[in-house]
Amino acid sequence: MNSKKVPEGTITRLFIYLRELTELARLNIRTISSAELGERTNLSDAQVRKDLGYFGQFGTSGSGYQTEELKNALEKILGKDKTWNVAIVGVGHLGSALLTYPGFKERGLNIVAAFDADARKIGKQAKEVTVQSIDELPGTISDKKIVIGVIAVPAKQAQEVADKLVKAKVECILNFAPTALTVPEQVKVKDVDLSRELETLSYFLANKERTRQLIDQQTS
Amino acid sequence: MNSKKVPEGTITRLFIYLRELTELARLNIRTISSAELGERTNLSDAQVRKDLGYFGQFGTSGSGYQTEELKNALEKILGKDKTWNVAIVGVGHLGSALLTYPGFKERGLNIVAAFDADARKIGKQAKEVTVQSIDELPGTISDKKIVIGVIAVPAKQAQEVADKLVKAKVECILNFAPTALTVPEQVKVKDVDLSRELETLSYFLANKERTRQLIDQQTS
DNA sequence: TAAACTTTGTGAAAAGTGGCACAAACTCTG
DNA sequence: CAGAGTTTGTGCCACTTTTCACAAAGTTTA
Repeated sequence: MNSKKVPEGTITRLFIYLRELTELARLNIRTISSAELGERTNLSDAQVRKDLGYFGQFGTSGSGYQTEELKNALEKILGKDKTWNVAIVGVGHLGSALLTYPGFKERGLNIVAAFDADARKIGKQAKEVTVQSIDELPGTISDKKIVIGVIAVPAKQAQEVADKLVKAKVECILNFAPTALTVPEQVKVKDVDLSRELETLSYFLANKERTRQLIDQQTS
Repeated sequence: MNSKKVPEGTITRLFIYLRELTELARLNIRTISSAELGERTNLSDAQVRKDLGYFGQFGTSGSGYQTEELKNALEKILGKDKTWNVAIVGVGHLGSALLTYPGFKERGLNIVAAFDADARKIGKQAKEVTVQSIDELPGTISDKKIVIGVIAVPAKQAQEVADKLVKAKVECILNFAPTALTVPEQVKVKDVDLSRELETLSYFLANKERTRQLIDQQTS
């Protein structure tokens, strides 16, 4: 166990290991080696061991890792035992889709509020929440102990919404707007930008002769 | 111009520069320096120059870059002048949303086919395409010259669909299923996994005391 | 129990990526 | 046209992340 900075890639991969371990546990496979876990996740054995190494020693030389034990350890490390409240800002095309996306709840993220600036949308019932005016954002964030704000508004309004969320003291922002946000450094911003992924594909296709071996498949 | 591997981050940023250059051209601004372009995109001047340096020499010492010229060059590099045909496999919640997402067409990616294994969905009209049986996949991929396959099926079926797409000779796969795909290395896989992003947030919140300074905000 | 085998955990090397800094190239000014 | 000013392109350095490689620890076999 070392206490150095944990790379973001490591966190991403721990979730991948956890998924695989859950499957292995279901199949009643009791132990697994880093080599085998790597094989199943398209990662190297060394990578698996190094990633786990940031958090402790979980394996046994000669036999590998106890599936169930490692799974439990990862769940704890990754905060799978906790839940957080989420607010979605912007109830357009994307915002609506997010409100019905079951993946939030599955990961302990409860959507407990939705906001929109458009008066026609206010009061609408979307799944379990009622769309509120954006003016009510500060009060609701505080009252409902919301720690994650999801930005699903057009790029032009994204910074403004981010400022409101920061002022209301959310701890994380999940940004779906294709724009770079400026926030204080204690607030974690996670950008999700499908258009960026599509653009990368477009580049790859346009340059595939040239880059075929150069740009390699990446995990994220 | 060096012929080394181009970092994926560079590609992402080139699209950002292109967006800015398009705006600058619209405003009739003829030239721009790396410093100014960096300022407008929240990046350093050195970064701008280094990124462009992977593809050639576009600037003039003392005056900077010709807006229009650089814009055209980037469009060519990034394949903005070309279009590709796309098939979506899996017309559930996510697949349907993707079918109506305008971002594909905006980036030169035309969705020309959709497949689903569920007989009840086959024949349904979704925007401009009709949902076909998955058995028709090989023929349609070939007939319609489809080069990108989008996987929007549950994780369990994802590998099977990937195999079909590879066999049908697509060049890229955009994978929305939260699972690692195994494909021949000439096929480019781009994983898009919202759950992974949510999980990272969840980890951040679970460990924020410990990690506050350790994990830094990242651009992607 | 001892030898052969397997597998971990981790320093050390390698690779990848961004920033600095400066010579060279160009522009501007008087 | 010469000197001052501006800006590029890139070698080099610092930092982060991945891979290598191997001693140490455990397991299996006979």
